[in-house]
Amino acid sequence: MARAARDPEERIRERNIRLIIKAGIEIFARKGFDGTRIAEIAEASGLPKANVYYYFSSKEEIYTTIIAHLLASWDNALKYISPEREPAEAFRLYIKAKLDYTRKNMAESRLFASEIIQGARFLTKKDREHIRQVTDRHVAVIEGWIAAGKMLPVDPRHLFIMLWASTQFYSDFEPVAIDALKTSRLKAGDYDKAAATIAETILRGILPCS
Amino acid sequence: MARAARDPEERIRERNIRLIIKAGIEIFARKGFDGTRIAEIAEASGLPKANVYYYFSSKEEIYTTIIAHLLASWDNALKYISPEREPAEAFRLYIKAKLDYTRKNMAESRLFASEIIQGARFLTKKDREHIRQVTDRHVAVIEGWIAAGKMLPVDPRHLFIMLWASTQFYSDFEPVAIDALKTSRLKAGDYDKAAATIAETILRGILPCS
DNA sequence: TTGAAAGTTGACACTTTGGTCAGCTTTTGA
DNA sequence: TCAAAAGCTGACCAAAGTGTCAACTTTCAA
Repeated sequence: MARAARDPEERIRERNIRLIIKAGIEIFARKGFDGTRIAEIAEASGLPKANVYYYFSSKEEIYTTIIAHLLASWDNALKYISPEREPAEAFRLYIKAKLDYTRKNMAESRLFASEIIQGARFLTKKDREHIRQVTDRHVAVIEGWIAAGKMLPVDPRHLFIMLWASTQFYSDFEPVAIDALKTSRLKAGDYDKAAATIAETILRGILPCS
Repeated sequence: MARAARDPEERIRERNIRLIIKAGIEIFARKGFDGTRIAEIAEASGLPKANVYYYFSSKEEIYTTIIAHLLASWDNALKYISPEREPAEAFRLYIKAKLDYTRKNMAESRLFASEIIQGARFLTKKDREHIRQVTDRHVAVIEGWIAAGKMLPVDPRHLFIMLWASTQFYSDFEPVAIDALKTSRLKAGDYDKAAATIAETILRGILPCS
């Protein structure tokens, strides 16, 4: 056989799947599920189309594999919202981490946005349940801060939406952000300025007057 | 002839174009440009496909017609950001109007979001220039307020992005909003609560301590 | 009433698409 | 060395896609 099933490397398979996924992320992000042709994914990953079908049995399988990967690495920025921290520091870190992540993973971010705008057709019940649970957990932290008088009584769920939306915008809607900021492309400084403005404004908006 | 060229009604033509546009908005919003098939638009508008081609010469022409319509009715909510008003009232009205508009025109809103996420391929230079000019005009108003000491010195462009992003989110990313708010569908009350939370938080974030 | 413009449409041509397959080459454990 | 598993791929297909067209019906000003 080409290699034992227990072969720890699995190099060819791994490499090709990685190439397909990588190309898929870019193209699904730009074209959405229905607009993406696997011939294009094949070309972008440097593999013949039939070879793509050797690893994935359908377009949907490529797509859902990507979505699953995505969700797994999704909650990372939220780790900063933890009860041991002070709210000011927690939100500052969260905003920075979220902007950083979307900036460095623009295609993933857009792919996810695209999937949601198109009706979240491929998000499973389990995926959505996961989103709910993660939100709940962090809502509880914020409610704790409010109860402790460390924060004004702001609705935590709407607050999360404001944070999510504001940070997401720069990557997902980059062309509009570029026009609104009157620049030609978003530079690191623009993201820093965004983080600063969002953090300052929101923090003044939710912290007790000091 | 069917009717004089000067006929003030033009009913058939008008009606059919309206039907096609209406169906197009829904379907382009759900599927994006590449994912939309004109056969589906035809079916949704109750016309045979060939009849759709009688009014529009291509898929692209339908799409760009819709985008043009959209942009025309876009700046409406921004009218509240005007120098005669006090910032608090202006932002409150803007947030309410924007949430209202996106709620009542979800498909348009999503179609536009979809177009941007997919790289703004069909926004003309003129369209984008328009976005810049509208932003500039309102940035100037905010700078006036800041100079007059009516507002803290917040970067107006990033502030607009926060407002745009936060209000847009509820319609464009409705499935996620539903999960985050732990509900089954967004009701009028949810939009009211959203408007209140956004307005309170942002206003506390940008107004001088009183 | 009439004739020409406007509107309608089934059927068609041509292209692209997702997906299959038979047979090829490469890899590797024994 | 060698056989079998893994990997590869050109060629193909049925279905679906965009766009066209010739012939039909409807409308209405004169």
